[in-house]
Amino acid sequence: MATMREVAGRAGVSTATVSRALSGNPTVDPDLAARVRSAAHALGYRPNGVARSLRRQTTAVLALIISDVENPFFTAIARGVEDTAQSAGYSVVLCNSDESTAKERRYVDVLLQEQVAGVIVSPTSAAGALEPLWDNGTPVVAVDRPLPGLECDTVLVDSRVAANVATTHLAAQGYQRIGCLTGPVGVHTADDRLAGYRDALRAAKRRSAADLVRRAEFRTVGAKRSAADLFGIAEPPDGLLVANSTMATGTLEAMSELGLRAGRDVGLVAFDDSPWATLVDPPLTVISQPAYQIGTMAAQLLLARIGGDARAPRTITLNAQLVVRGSSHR
Amino acid sequence: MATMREVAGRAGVSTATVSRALSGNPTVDPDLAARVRSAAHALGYRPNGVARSLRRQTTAVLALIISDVENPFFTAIARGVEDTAQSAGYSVVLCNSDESTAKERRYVDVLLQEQVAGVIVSPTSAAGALEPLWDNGTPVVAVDRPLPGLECDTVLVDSRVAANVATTHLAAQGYQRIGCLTGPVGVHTADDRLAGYRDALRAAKRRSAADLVRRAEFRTVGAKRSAADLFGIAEPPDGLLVANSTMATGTLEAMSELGLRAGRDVGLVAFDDSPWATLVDPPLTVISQPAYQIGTMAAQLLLARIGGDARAPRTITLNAQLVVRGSSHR
DNA sequence: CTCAGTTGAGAAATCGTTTTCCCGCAAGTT
DNA sequence: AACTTGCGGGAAAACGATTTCTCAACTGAG
Repeated sequence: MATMREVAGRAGVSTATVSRALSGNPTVDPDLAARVRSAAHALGYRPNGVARSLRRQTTAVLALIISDVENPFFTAIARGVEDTAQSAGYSVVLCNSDESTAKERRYVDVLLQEQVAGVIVSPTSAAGALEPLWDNGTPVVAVDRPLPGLECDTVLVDSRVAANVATTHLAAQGYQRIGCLTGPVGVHTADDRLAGYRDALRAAKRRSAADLVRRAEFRTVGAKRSAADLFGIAEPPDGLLVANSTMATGTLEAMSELGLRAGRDVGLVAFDDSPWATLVDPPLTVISQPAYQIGTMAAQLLLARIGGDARAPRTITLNAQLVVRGSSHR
Repeated sequence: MATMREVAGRAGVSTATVSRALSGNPTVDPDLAARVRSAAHALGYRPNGVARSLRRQTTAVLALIISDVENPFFTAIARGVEDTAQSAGYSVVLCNSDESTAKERRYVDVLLQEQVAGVIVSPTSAAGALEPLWDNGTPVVAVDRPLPGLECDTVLVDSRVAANVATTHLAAQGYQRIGCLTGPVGVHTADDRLAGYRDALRAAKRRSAADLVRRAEFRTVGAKRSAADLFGIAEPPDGLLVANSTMATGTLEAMSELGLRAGRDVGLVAFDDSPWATLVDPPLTVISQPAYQIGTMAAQLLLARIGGDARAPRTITLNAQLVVRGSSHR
């Protein structure tokens, strides 16, 4: 790999001039600059980003820590982040914390060592693992879930309201015993969606039966078990709010095994729209979250911070949208 | 951020000793080492990875360039790569080339600048955009698709055989006019799957009607259009091989709009298993590819190269598996 | 008691840029 | 003619670690 010295030698100038010429500094004579450029080209010179980062004390890399790479909601966020970062000249490192605080901590360590310019994170739980970023002054933007202790820019979706709307919709469709299948205790979106569900039942003057609520990992298998369990109780629910799309597949699997039909037997609404939601029979009513937009907004906020924006942290709350399809009416 | 100098100052030693102590070099006195460690801890010292990389002339970062972040097949690969890299102390940068050679080229540039230790790539087309990696001596492993011109480690799935098996299965189920919906010309997997389809028809002594083959982007919308088109011709197919899961959703959408039922009206087999494949009615017969394993194998090959393995490049071909469900029989 | 051999640790070079500082030269001013 | 100004570009410092030299001190053998 050709270094700057070699380019300088070939062009008969100092490395300082090479640096200036290649970075388009106007104080360098056009002829000289051309000579430098052609020398660089001839040698196939490519600046060493590591050396540059060391000197500049910053890198053109953003990090995105998500809790599940295989969840389409998060990959859609990733795409939003990437597109925005890309067009600002930044690249994106994607890290998969797998909902594990230990992994999150490890990644934070790596990211600090690599001196990334900023971090977007969907926090696993408490802010503990992220402290070091704050200590270091690295800008952080939280997405999907707030970061309780720390003050930082945050991009959320109003899950609680959305869950409320969805539950109210189910009640309005005549479903009597509406249940809720949500994520683990402590995962903010899981708690939030449960809260919205309860808000709706309270508003509808319905008894919020504790035995109609189940919690599981945000994954297919656990959700399937919990759903089967829920449908097996003495007075099973005839309506169900499911907290994300991977859990929805688990729920549908359980229902199919039990011979329950969505809509007719159980009114069903799930968070997150998926390409397959219209393919199942009946099509699935969903709460569609603007995932891509979450990504772009988060990236914009982060880039602003990196650019020196020192205003008070902002929290942006986007709205989810109830998309009514066949699974939520008889 | 505390630097090594500060740690050295606090411990009353030189930076050289700090470096040695922290890297576990046995030539440093245990007491001293302990003193250094406690000084480092007290200052919250964290080595500067950029400086380290500059000096060591290598980084502990692998890159993975995939052609579609939102395709579950590729995210499953990503997970395999990540898990393997992680446990070897490497982190992974995920880049999304979006099937665009230009984007691929840009990423290669960034990765060279950042001096990543190695690259795993699902190449978009010709090897052109990847040349610079070779020039630089960066180890490369190709996944999913071979890299025609260049010699490098490769992890593939035998798509052609799998397509053949699937098509033969459709023929055996009594479907007469079997079509194929595949990806763009030049994308190796698309061509390969088409070739396998043709192999099967030839072996079954069937006429391989050119008008039963359609090509589209590996995406939902294009596939939907092509499928609708295909079902609209004078003598439409009664069987169809679809080249990936995003195209399968498009196909199913088109079929549902046309009132066609899988299995009964059209025998259907698609590449890639998805969590929703069992939820549609009838459940979708698929060719399941070992995506996670592709990722782990690729990462292992790459890590071996980084470790100095100089043997001749290997090509590993994994097998896909036909999972017969309801969509491929009457 | 001396000298070779070992061990531990500091000084300084190094990685490849960017950036600061400074100097020489030419043009403009009085 | 002497004196500022301004501009272009070179020399060298800096970034923060690792690693090579190098050397002092100590050990043990003869």
